[in-house]
Amino acid sequence: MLSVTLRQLEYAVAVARNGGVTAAAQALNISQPALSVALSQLEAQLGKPLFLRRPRGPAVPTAFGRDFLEAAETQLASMARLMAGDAAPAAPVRLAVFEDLAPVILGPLLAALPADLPVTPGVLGFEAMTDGLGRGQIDLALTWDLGLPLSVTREEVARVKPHAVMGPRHRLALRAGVSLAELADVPLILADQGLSVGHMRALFARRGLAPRIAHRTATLELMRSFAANGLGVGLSYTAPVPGQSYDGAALVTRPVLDAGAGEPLVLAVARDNALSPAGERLARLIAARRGFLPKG
Amino acid sequence: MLSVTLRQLEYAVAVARNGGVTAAAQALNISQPALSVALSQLEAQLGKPLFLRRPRGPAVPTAFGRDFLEAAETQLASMARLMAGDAAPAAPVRLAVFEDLAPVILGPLLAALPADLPVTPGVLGFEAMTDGLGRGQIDLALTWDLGLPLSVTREEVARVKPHAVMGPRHRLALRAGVSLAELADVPLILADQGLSVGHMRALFARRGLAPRIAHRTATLELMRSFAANGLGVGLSYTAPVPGQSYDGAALVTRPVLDAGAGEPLVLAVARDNALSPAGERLARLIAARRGFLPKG
DNA sequence: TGTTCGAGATAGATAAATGCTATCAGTTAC
DNA sequence: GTAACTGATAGCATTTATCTATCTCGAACA
Repeated sequence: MLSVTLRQLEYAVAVARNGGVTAAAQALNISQPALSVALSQLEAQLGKPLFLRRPRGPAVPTAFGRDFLEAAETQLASMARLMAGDAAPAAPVRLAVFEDLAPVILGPLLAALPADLPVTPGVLGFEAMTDGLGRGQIDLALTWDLGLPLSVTREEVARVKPHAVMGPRHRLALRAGVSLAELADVPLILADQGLSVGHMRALFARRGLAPRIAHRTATLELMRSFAANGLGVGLSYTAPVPGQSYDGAALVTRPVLDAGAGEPLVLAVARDNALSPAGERLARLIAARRGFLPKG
Repeated sequence: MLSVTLRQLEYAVAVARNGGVTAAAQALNISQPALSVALSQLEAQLGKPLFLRRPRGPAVPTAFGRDFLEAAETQLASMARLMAGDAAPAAPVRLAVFEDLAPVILGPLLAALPADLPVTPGVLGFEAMTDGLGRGQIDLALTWDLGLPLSVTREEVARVKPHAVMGPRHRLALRAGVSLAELADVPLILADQGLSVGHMRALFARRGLAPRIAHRTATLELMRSFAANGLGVGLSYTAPVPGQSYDGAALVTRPVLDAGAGEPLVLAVARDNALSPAGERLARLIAARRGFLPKG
């Protein structure tokens, strides 16, 4: 248990700086006795005098005092830095990414981070994510805004459109984009991964459309394989990049153009959590969307 | 002006360590409200919460809190070190050596110092030395104890015998040592450098002897030259090493054997000065007399 | 050699802080 | 729903810091 106070150190340094107790007291806007007593207490705790009190001349630090005062000044400076908020040791920011988004987002995101911004990424399910946010195990979460509790604040970082996935010879593949109305006319393939089937269905229902769900697949990759093989048109928020499915068949993706069909991608923070400087920096970087997020 | 207190930091660190306000209060032997209030004040000053207060579970630091607490702990540790007396920045020890002693002592002394003991040597006259000690401009002084004021403490480091200096064919040169009584019978050569002529005369007077001072020289080297050329026997505390004088004539030195003729060489410190750790170390080294002092 | 002057130390009073007891409020666990 | 526990709040007591007034002690000056 330390018995010294920062005030005592400040006073002692002021005495050295001002060359005397009286002058220092004036500079500090306190009375001379207050400073005299404080200095005496500090010296008593140290067991050695810090200054040679010589009438007339300036108060000269003792040999011990010179070392001590220099160190004290350094201490005070770093203490001031600490209180100013820029604590030197930057613990890694713990960033959670919703598991369905992670394969698309996390790689480019981590690759784009500056070297001096340590991040511990985690890929979590929705429940684990909200739980971790509440428990303070996660600093930032990047996810769809699906039923996040009120105790977390959200900032929309991007709005991601759903994409239709199909073989290159599908008739809708000729178009630059498709509409929900057009999709309602074709057999759809939905994956149980990612945003729920119910979510997709609601998208159509808001426009009075009734989609025909021909297949429900367990994984997104299976959905892409089905679509590539002409079993219907896949629908997905993630994986908008064309190419081919795992079985080698070619695939194209076409954005759904309907206004309001975009799903907001949010950066979530627990409301009563306070981000570290590094955390704030990461949040700003993500909000600035430096190319690692899927294009809306 | 810092408004944070070390106590607040200690409390905050304790909360983190003990996983909660109540547990930390017990560990610190203070009441829970006292700790709660102190923590709130600290958080108010920071403008951000340090902990997520979640009932039941352990108090988890916020992301900001993690960085802050780690830095605070580091700060507290170095503050404790500061108060323990081992301040890191070791200012050079300012060592003054009496000007007549310096040519004999200072070189070997500095050469024998360890590399991590910074010393700023100064060669001063007696008055400048006592003055500097009093003003705190000098930490340690190595000198004869000739009228040092009461305000300096002295520690005898060595007792240096006077030496007779003569040519190798002088009859006293046959002896291993000489006595003051013998010296009283031969023409003496005294230098105005070093201990005063009055001091030498007093040495004889205490034994009821009246020395015959044939020559007084301005410098020690001139005295050695006179002695080498047979003009008398030199008497000196310093330069006991034989060899030859500047003019090339051979010289021998013979110690004065009389008990009580030794002159104490003292290490002086201003009484109200406090040595730095480095200063203490230098003082111990000098007191241990590691070969850089003239043999008694 | 006394006198004056100024810097720091001391004493007593007052204000501010720190801490304690008692109590309240909000959650979790049963 | 209730018990149990954690942290927050309120009011009071104690300690600590600071103030004004005064004292002491050297040094500078005549």
